[in-house]
Amino acid sequence: MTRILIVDDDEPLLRALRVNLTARGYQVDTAGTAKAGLVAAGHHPPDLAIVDLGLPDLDGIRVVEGLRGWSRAPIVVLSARHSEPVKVAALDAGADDYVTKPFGMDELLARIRAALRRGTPAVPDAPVIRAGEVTVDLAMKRATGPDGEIRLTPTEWHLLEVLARNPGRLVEHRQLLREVWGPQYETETNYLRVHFANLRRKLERDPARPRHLITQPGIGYRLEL
Amino acid sequence: MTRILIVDDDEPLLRALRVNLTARGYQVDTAGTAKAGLVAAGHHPPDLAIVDLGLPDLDGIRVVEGLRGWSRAPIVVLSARHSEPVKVAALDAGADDYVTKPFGMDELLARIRAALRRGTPAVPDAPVIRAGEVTVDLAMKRATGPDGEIRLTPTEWHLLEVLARNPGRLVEHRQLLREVWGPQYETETNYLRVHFANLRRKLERDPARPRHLITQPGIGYRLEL
DNA sequence: TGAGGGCGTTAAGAACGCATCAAGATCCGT
DNA sequence: ACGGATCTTGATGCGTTCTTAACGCCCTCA
Repeated sequence: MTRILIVDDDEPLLRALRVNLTARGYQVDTAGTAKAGLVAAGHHPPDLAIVDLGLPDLDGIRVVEGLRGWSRAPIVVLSARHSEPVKVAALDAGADDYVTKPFGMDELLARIRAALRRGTPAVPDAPVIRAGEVTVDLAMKRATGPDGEIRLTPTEWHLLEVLARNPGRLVEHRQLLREVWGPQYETETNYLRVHFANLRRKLERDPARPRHLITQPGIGYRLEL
Repeated sequence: MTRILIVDDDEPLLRALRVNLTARGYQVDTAGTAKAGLVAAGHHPPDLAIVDLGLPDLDGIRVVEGLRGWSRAPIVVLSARHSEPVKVAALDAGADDYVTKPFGMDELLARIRAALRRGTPAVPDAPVIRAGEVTVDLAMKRATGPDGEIRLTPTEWHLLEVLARNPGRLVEHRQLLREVWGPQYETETNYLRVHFANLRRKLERDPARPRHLITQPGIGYRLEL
């Protein structure tokens, strides 16, 4: 689910945004001050941030800068001021859009859609992932191991697919379970152990000492390239 | 050189834009009608397009759609109309930004910079925090110390992650404990001491004299960049 | 100078996570 | 309905990680 963080101290607006965004399927976090916003972002990294420039404690531009220090999520700035230097400063600090109050909800939603649309690179990645002697062809739904093409069961393929879509990246237990089995199975880490054992037997040269299907104990698994 | 295509029939504005943009090192193409704009774009694919909605022959949204059919270059829409449905339509058609006339040249230039910045995948995706010989890759969930990649336990990674999301900033004991262990552990500063000792052993060259995992006595810890 | 608090370090047992195996249960095409 | 493949579930052994407690150090303050 797409996670949106709103940093604003305007209570009525906050409520309106929350209602509209949650109704459209976004998960919404809110913060009333700049500091609380940065803490919240650290706590739950957002996929998009909406930042009001007029905050009680710090200038909203500080929030933009703080987020840009580690996150590339799009940032939409809200402000009651038309002042051009302020707009320029906010955009150059790393904001992606600047909306002047008052604005219509539909416009803001459209701008959020536009920002998220270009945020996700639409999976332009190569359809075939190579990891040493292991290859995964996402388009063809085929995989090869050290001894050529491999026959995978549906669950095994699904698992491998999720890993291949995040090449080299660590994928947490929860994400794997949610994507393959569904949200209600998020605790069944046993499934992962069993099926990863089978996967390793099929496409690792030495299943006991895996080189590509790596376990990160307590966190998740990763397809090492 | 960055190539910008302007599709607008407002002659004075066109001249002003051309002067300002060329002065800043952009290569500028112009077209006075929608059809001419699409032809010009096909001739010299732009890195960014500025499209006025009020064109003599076709609605500017047609230009946006036409460009989006084959190009992913950012598109900034200009319009004299504040009408919200029009804004929504333009953004959903694939525009990246919407600027209402009259606007200041500095603002438009800032919005162009912002659009180009995210348009170029200059950094594909690297929320990587560098702190000297220590690096933390939040997306990959990987960390490296002076001797290359490091294996971290779940708790150690969680701690390091919180610090990395607040680069250079001081993070209080309470926040760390709440984030990693939960609100009811806010007083267990012992946990912090033990796990920070382990972290330092793994990624400080001289664990006894830490250079990056800094203690702020009585307050918290900080990831020194 | 002595007491106290915060910090770093260490060590040991408890708790947890992982790999593996094997036995049902379930799903599928024939 | 049958047989094979696949998935679920439980149990075991092993290694790792977390918790907890104890000790010594340094700094501050009385």
